Amino acid sequence: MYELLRAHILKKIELTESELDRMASYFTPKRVLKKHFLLQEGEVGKYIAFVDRGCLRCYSVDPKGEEHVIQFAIEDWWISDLQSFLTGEWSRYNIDALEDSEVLVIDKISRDSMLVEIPKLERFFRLLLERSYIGTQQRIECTLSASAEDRYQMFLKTFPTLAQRVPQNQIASYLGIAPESLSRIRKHIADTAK
Amino acid sequence: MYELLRAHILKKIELTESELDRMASYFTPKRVLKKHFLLQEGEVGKYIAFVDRGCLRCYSVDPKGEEHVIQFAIEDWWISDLQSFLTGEWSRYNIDALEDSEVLVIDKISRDSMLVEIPKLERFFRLLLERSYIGTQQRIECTLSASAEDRYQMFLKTFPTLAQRVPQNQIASYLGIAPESLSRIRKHIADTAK
DNA sequence: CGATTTTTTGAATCATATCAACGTACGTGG
DNA sequence: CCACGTACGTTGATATGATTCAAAAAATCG
Repeated sequence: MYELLRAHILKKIELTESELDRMASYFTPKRVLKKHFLLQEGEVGKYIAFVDRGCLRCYSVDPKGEEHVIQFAIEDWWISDLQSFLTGEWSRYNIDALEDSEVLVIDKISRDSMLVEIPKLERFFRLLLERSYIGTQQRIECTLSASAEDRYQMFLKTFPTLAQRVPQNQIASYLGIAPESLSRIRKHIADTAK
Repeated sequence: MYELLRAHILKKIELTESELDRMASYFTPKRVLKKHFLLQEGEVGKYIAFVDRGCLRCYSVDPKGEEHVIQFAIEDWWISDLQSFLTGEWSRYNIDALEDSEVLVIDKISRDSMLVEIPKLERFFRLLLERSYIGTQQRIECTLSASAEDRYQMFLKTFPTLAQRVPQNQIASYLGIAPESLSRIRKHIADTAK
């Protein structure tokens, strides 16, 4: 089950077979069933997780009890509360599975050791973070400049797979739209396309 | 004028004097006067810039001609269109100076060489990006869960310096609020505090 | 100073949220 | 495999936070 991770890393950097093996040895497989948690608010985010199979989400709960989806992750993506992971602070986020999932997790101590043993991976994580940062910045630009309908259209274009796998109310939450509004938006799109 | 950059890097990683010198040699000082551009939409983002003095902003212009501030940068911060810089695509952003500024820029070829010559800097950029990524993710959470007034309050708390240096309409743009609305919000805060 | 930019204020409007009700789909245990 | 319960999606009526437009006041700049 390390195949996907190996391929994922080779997409960004070059590693020998033995380096790949040593890298993989730092990760632990973990099964997260639907509705089960990988992280709950108030805990410390012990792991960074690579999704081998399934779909997870990271979300916060505001004072009114409303959930807000910070991030989705499907196969070949990473998910974590990076802040809590790095600082050791309590997490304000929850991470749970939207589908039965299998992830590969690595804790902080292991990751630090791994980076010391295989310094080429510094480069890997740098490249990964560059992409992630660009992604979040585009999401910000999108919320600053586009209407709810336009944001939904962009979401469909950017994440066609997710749009089909994830419940509509979760997408609404991710986009910062009330689920009722997203329903109306979809109706409007369908009518317009007619 | 490389002092700030040297200290900035030493905050995250350890480097010898000679490594610091070689690092610095890859950067070029550049003066950007107020209202002058470091990058304009349609160009390729040639540089990553470290702000030594002054204040700059990165913004997009939407079809209606409205500006949306993606990022501010003051002393000890970095600013760039990372996407354009990394991919060589045309930029959709503009970067200009809100104050007379001095920055240290590095282009892609130089950065790549620098990272090969001083691999420890891989770690530096990884750490830098981790922080940046956390920052943008918090901004997203904020726009998903908080009202315009709450977002402004959080901005004041998070960036007290910026709040004083940057015109109000720029802060409004950064927060995704109309400048008139921010004016009313401020009035409301002042009234409430009375 | 005069000129331009920024901020404020008011009134009307709009996009989206909220509340409530109903329909539908799903999956879980009997 | 059906039936029931819970979660999800839709729809309508109403409410509201924030925008828009217009104009005046205040601040900043050359």
